Amino acid sequence: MGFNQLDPLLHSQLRLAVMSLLISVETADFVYIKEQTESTAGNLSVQLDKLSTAGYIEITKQFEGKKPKTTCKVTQKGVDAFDNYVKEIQQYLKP
Amino acid sequence: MGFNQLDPLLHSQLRLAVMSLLISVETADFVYIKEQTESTAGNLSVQLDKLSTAGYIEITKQFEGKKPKTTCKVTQKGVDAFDNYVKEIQQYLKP
DNA sequence: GTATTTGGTTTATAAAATAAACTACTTTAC
DNA sequence: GTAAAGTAGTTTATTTTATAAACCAAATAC
Repeated sequence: MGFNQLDPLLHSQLRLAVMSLLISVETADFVYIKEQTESTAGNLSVQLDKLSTAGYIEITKQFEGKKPKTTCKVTQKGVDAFDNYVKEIQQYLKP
Repeated sequence: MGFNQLDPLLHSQLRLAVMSLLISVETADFVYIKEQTESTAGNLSVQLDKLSTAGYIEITKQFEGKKPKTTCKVTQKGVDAFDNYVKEIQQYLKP
């Protein structure tokens, strides 16, 4: 047994939800992620930044007509980290 | 879909490890838990207190000969909370 | 005796998460 | 046209958590 270290970047409710969502939909914009995760804009902005800094997601900012549009996409590194996190936490869940 | 709230008391690496361990072994003392979870005594002391305050575990302090011995045992409430946590987080893991 | 180890607790510090406030526009209502 | 409200976020401040460091009391080793 022995509990291995859970990736602290993923062991956060909102960031995990974002990753889970992005893995299932490939790309999603800020507003959609905010709705699906029921988060506040401020919190989401901060957490997306962290995921982006870690290289787990890629953020693109463009203008859709006259409105800004922030689109997020999970990277291969993000997918790998997520897969690994799932394996790690499974150890905790079924002892 | 929709991500439901993860019990914040369990969504903590050390507290989750403690609960996972206690569920598998029924009762365990401080030193054993500390070894198995590879935690520091200070951190463990604090987290056991939180689990106890929440009613997820029961802590008994006796003397074993001349040394103090802190024994922990999971409660039914703790088992239920853990089961619920597992269900909740599974939603995040397989999207 | 004093130095170290055991079994912890308490307090202080660092890191996270969350909330509140703010920016920079755009749209709608008057 | 301009004031009010809405959209799409970011930045800063506050609260909560986690972790580390310091401490305490008793026992054992030297």
